[in-house]
Amino acid sequence: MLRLHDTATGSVRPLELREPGQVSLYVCGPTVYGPPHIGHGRFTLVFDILRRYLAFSGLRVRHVSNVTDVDDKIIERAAREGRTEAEVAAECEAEWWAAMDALGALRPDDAPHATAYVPGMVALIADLVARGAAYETDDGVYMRVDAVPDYGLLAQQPLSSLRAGARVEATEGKRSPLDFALWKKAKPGEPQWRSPWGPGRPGWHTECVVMSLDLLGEGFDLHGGGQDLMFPHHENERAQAVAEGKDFAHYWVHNGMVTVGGEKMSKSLRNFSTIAELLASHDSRAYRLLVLRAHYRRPVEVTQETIADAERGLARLDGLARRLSLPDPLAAAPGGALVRAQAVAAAPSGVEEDAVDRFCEHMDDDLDTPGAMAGVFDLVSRAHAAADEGDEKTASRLGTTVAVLAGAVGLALRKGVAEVDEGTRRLVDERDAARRARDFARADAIRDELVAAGWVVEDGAGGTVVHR
RNA sequence: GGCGGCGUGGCCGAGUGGUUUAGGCAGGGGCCUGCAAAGCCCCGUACGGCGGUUCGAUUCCGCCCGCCGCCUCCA
Repeated sequence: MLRLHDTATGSVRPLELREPGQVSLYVCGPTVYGPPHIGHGRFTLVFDILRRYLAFSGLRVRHVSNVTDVDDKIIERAAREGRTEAEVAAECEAEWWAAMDALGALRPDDAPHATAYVPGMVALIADLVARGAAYETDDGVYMRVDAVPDYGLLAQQPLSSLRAGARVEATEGKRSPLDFALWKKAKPGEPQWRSPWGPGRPGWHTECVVMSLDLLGEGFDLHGGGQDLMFPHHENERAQAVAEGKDFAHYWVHNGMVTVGGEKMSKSLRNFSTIAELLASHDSRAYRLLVLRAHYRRPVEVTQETIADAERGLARLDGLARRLSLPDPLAAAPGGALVRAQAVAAAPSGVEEDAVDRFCEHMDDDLDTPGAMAGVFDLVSRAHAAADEGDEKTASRLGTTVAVLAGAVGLALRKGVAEVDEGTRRLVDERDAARRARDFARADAIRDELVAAGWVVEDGAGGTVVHR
């Protein structure tokens, strides 16, 4: 049974589902106004890993993640570039999915757009006004934060303390600095929808309430996002639901930030901050492994060094797959996610069930992926050792277990021997011939040539193997 | 100022009231190899500081120091 940290209670507790066997997961998605950065990549990977592990455990998962396509930043960029908001949003959204696909993240089952939910948001806001939990001002409609008795639950501090720390003054008409905009009245040229308060657009915090309840229903299981969304975004979502008397998310899951040089990554930093930049020079699986090697609630340091370290780990995994010609369970998995029972049944060599159990014990403990992966790397050593001793059966079983467990968290192993071109093939054959003839000068010259062309040259019992 | 989190061997990163104290990377030694590469074997007694509880604390409590995050848009 999975135990997860829940921000609302500040504790790790067993995951009790609304419906047995079925998990409903809502993850706050991107505001589409710019290229996705590695912080977006991390939260996507964290929740992809969570989702895959839930599926691996035999649960059915319904994963919803929104796209915020109306927002101040989109409006600003559209104005700056002389384009429409819809153009900017569409372009950035395409970029978003391309990056997430490249990271190997499964697409959500639903990806609702804020602009498609405006009437529902207007209805919610009108109801909040009718209940006295929201009020109209000159520039919009605001939520009364003190209408929610336990406001501050996710921020883990009481309203009075939040109010004391507020860094923003109350604007004209706002009754408390913490009151937040549900509806923004349109300024000339801005995108707008009709409402009882005149033309305007919804505030950011309302869409997730309406969309999550519409698609997943009351009392859905998990609501996730980055730790920087805990307050005020998630707090404010919850405030609206509570004021409406709705049963909202049962667990709040928040991932830690990406840091560079010990500080939260920001767009002003140079270090390959976008996913496209990262993937231009690194295997996307290395980033997944890097994310896996940190606990999801802790910060993860992303630098050339930590990425390179992850790449070396990946090479170790791939090296085993190459040596043992391991199957790729992910390629065969329906829907792209592995299910334990199926993966085990599909393995001709069998799997080391004890190792799978240990892996699951770590994962069940609030997604202890570093601990789980340590076990996987231990299996790699054991598989090699068995192969060294000529115990092919054991090597194969252990290796298959590695492939299954890596696959469980979305990591596909690559054998990397597939596309060796004709010319390279000929050089390799020539080198084998030279070695047989003990013409080592010739053999070494060919090896230098191959290495210069970017190949890794390994002489095995069956002759030379090259890979990249 | 308020709230939250963190500080483990060169680096990343689990874990535990005491005995044999994960795993990876890097490093050293050995085996294998024509030489390499890959792989295997061996090697590191670490837990921010000061007190306290205890027969015994890295692990529990308190204080202190340091770092980070949130309190504004942010994954």
